This record gives sequence, structure tokens and C-alpha cells, in this order.
Amino acid sequence: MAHQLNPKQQEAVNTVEHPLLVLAGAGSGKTSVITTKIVHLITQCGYKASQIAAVTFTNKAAREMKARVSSLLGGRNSRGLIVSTFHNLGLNIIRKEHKALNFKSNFTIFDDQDTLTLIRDLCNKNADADKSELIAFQQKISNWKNDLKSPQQIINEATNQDDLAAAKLYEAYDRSMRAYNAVDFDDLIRYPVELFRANPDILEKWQNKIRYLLVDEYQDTNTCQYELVKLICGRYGLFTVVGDDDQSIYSWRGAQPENLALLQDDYPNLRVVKLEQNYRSYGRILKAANEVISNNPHVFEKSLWSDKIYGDEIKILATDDDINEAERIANELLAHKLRSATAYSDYAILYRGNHQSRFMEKALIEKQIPYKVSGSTSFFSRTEIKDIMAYMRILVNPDDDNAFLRIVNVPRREIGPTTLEKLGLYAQKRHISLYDACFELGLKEELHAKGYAAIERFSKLIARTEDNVKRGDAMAVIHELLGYIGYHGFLYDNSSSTKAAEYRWSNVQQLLEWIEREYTNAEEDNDDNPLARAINKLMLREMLDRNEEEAEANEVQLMTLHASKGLEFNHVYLVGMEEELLPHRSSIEEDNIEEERRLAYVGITRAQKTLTMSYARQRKRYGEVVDTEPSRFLFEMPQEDLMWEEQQMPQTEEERQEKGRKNMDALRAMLS
DNA sequence: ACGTTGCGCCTTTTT
DNA sequence: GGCGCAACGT
Repeated sequence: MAHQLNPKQQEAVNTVEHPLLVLAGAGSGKTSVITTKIVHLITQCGYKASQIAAVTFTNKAAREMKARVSSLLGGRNSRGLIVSTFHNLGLNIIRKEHKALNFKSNFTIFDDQDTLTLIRDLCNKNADADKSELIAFQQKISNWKNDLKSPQQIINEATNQDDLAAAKLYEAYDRSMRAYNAVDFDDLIRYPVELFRANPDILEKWQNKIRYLLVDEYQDTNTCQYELVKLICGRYGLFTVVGDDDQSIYSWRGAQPENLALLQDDYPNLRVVKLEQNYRSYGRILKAANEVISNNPHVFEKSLWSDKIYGDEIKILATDDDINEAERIANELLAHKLRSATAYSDYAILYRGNHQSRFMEKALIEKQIPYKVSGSTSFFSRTEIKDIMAYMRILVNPDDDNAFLRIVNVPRREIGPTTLEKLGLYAQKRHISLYDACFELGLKEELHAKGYAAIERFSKLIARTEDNVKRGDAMAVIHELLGYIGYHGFLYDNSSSTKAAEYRWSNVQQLLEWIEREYTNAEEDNDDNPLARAINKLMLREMLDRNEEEAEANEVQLMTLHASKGLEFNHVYLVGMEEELLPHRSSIEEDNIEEERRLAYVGITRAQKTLTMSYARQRKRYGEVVDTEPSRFLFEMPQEDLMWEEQQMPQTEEERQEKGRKNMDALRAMLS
């Protein structure tokens, strides 16, 4: 990392009086610029740390930035400095202003899975719908929110029956979310914007609080997020945004790289600084990256250069199939490590989709290579985790019917569909939540005695626990709750093996540890509802890969290309370089190759010293073996810098195993 | 009311 | 090759 800033970087830091756009190519030291600038604002320009906010898109980036700022500031006070994701900033605004927004202080966050179940429930009342349709609705609603369109607007604009039906669904969705006292990810940005637009006094309060705003990865902002930036910065536009249109890989999430160009219209006195010196990659890698991305159209022309050495050729491995690919990557990695005395943490294996990690993991385990898969959100889609989270959410926010339905009969309490349907009708009639309905006197008439008794037992359990949580030691209460409902035993009864049950229980333990940590943090902040705070943070996956020490551990890093953005590694393996994978099939169909090319560009530019790419001639897809073709992006790279490597594969299984043994022996010999 | 089994459906990327 | 979902059996 450059200690001394180059003139362009210095200019970006020193430009304080004007709104500033920094066009920062890959590896051009943009994080240095942002962090140095924060320090500059505090030490040279009279800003208090608490008047500055820096916003990023991922928790990882936020955490790293925070660490770097505080190390740069040394002993100086960084109290009150906001470094967070857009979503976290929005969450904090909503928490502080929940009254003006008509939310109770114990509101909770719905993730995509939760919103999908809600949409399914809403649809089932009208007609039958299949999954892809539901997801389409979900995306539509998300897009409308990101474009700041209200349900009313959408209903008014609808021109045909289908549009109208979708718009009506949006309206019902919005109503339900309010009734649940819940917000989704898009709402975390949307509500602050609506709030600021409708309440100039509240806006002014926040404008006074945040005097200077810095935005990282600005090309990833959507309309709503840009609006939030504009509102907070007001007409003086005291901000620095840093972005690179070549690294825009989130358009599927509503990101509008056009926001880069829009800045010039919205702020005529905008200054633009380009950072074009790359401090990361060897020349050959940078050349290949530049050549690939030159196939895309560009709004801002820039040419990245590097004064580093040229480096080794880029290796292209042609492999037989996905299993063979994983084995050979593992072998390559191991051989390279032994040759160059590097650490495992110098290596990263990058892929297009999460499912690709499985083969890699298997190969790495076989060769006893330590690794870490990062960015996988799958932990939170595990049933045991969703169950416990649902318990937590109902404790925080009893109006959350979604959470209620998930756990009302888990573990089994003899509460079946018939009882629940009657409960649901009753609640609907009175416009109250399912939980509240449990305590209504009239409910007893509607239900069978047995059903009512079961419901009563459940609702009283929740009420009692909720009460105990408020009284004090929440974590002890939660552990007691799990013991009372016998969740541990439930896992053992419902898992295929003891081993599986143990694993699932250890997941629960992990979750409880995270909750405890966030809970303690919230308590130290004197939060009035620490459990709510902790659960919402967990919903934003804030604690994932937070352990910086572990990131430093000696492990090979496995992650998706999306998750790799902003990171760098000495040696990068980019696997699955095939048509229909990268570029992905759906992107080919939607004619959106450009974003896939940027994805490839992001992957290539993660590499500092060596880059190896691989493709498999055959790959299992939907369980069926399919022939594949090498990715077009391989042919877009300068061929004189590539080294295509074929491998004569042993024909039989025995030969293959024999060869594997020989490899291992050779490696062991080298080790000793 | 609950558990099991078999069928058919996808599978991009994330806060 | 893994999920949810529907149908059936207890």
C-alpha cells in the first residue's frame, strides 16, 4: 500500500470545498484516499469525527475502513465517526426516528426469505402462484421501492390487469409489513428518504449531524441510495464519492452506474479526479484486465498503468470435469506454495456461483489444505438457525406473524393447520397480530378445547419469556427458553444422524454467541432495547467475517467474484471460466454480457502476482453431465500472455488414483 | 396431527 | 444433486 500519496490521490484528499467524484480504477488506492481524507478533515479542516460519515456497501469494507482510520488517527479521538453500510446507516436513522415513521421501537427486519413467505401468503389468498412468479413479484416490489414509487403511484400508473394485480400485491405487502412492525432491506433506505422529504426539520437535524459524507463504491448506488446521499449533503454538496464504472457488478440489485454521470448534472461545481496508477498487480495481469474490459463501452475513459514488474504468464488450465478441475487447482496451489514458500492466506480461489465451492472444498479437504469460505449466507438459511431467529424475533416483536407461524409448532405442540387457520381468521377480523389474538377472550369460542389449550400454552410461554427478557439477563433467559422447549432434543430426534444433530446444535451455539456479543455491545451503548438491536444487526449479517484475526489466519480464501470485490491476493485462481457460467447463462439470455465482463475484470484485478484460470470440458449441471466451452473472456485476453495447459488425463479410475498418490508422495518428499 | 416417501423444480451474484 | 411440496400412511 502506498504510504506516500501520489499527486492525484493528494488532490482527491485536498479537495474539500467542492463536491468531488473520484474515478478510481482497480487497485488505485481508493481506500487510502478515503481513509486519509477522513483524517485530513479531522486534523486539518476542523471537522469533528462525529460530523463525518463514510458509507460503504459491505460490512467487510466498513470494518476495514474503520480499522484503517483509527490506526491512522493514532490516539486521536475518532468518537462518533460513522463508518457503516448504507443499510446500517438507514437502520440507525429509522431507529432514532421511528416515531415520525410510525414504527414501534421494537421493529424487526425481514430478509429476502421472509419477504418471499409473506408474498406467498398474500398470493395464496387470491390465486395459486408458482415460485418463479413469486420471485418476480418480489423483484418488482424491490425495484419499485428502489425507485421510490409508492403503492398508490404504481396502482395509478397500472395500464393492464397484470400490472394492476402486481400493484395491488405491493399495496397489500406494504400494509402487512406495517402491521408486522417490520421493514425489509429496501425499506432501510427508502424510509429515511421519505422521512427526510416529508420533514424538513428532521432532515436539517441530520444534515447538521453529518457535515461531510464519503461514499465508497458509488457505482453500486441505486436511485434511492443516491437520493439519500443528496438529501444528507444538501445543496452545498460536501461529499466525496469514489467509484469505478468498470466494477459495477450489482445492477441486478438496482445499482445504477449512471449515477456517476448524474452527479455532473446535479452538482455543476463538481470536481472530478481520476486515479489511474495501479499499485496492486504485475504488469501482465493489468494488461490482460485492461484488454478484457476494453470490450465494454465506457462513459469515462481511463487507462490504468502500473510500474510493477511484468510477471509470469497467466496460466489457463483445461480440465476434464468439475472434480478434475478442483483437484488440479488444489495441486497447482500446493505445488506453487512449496516452490515459493508462501502462506496459504496468499491464495484465493474465486468463482461465479456459491455452489461451485463444493468441489473445491472437497479437493482441499482431501489434500489437507486449510481454507475458509467467506461471504456465504447459507448459514442463515439453515432450518435450525431460522427457527432460533424466529424465536428471537417473536420475543423482540410479537407482531411478527411470520416468526409466529414459523415456530408456533416447532418443536411439535399439536398445533395444526386447522387451529392456525381459525386463529388467522380471528386475528384478521380484529386487525390484530396472531400473537395478540391468542390472548383474546373471544378466541376460545372459535377453537376446539384441545387446540385452544395448546395455543394458550405457547402464547403464555412467549409472554413469560418476553417478560423475563425485559427484566434483565436476556441471554440466560434465552438459554433457559431453549432448554424448556427442548430444542436440543428436538434436533436429535429430527436429524438423520447424531453427527448431523451435533453439527446443527453447534450452529445454534454459534448463533447464540453472536447474539450475545451484539447484545453486550448494544447494552454498552445504553440501547433501550438491546435484544432488538442485536437481532437487527444479525439480520444485516453484520457479524459475518468480523473476526479480523481469523482473516489473517493461514487459510486459502474461497469466495464468489462478487464477494471478492475490494480485496486483493498475491495468487488468484479463477475457476469455472466457461460459457454459461462466466458469462452466466441467464446473462447471455438477457444479453447482459457487459456486467459479466466486469465480473471477470474484478476477478482478474484481484491478483497481485500470479493468476491462474481454469475451465472444465464437462460439468455436472442439474445432476447431468454437459459439454462446455471455454469462456469467451479467455479469448479476449492477450493470447501472448497466456499459457494454455492441457493435461493428458489417465483413463481409468485406478490410473487416476495412482497418479494422485504419486503426486502426494512427491509433495511429501519435497516437504521433508 | 404427524411422518415418510417420492416427485419435480430449479440454481447468479447480496444488504 | 438438493430443496420444497403434495400425497399417502400411521
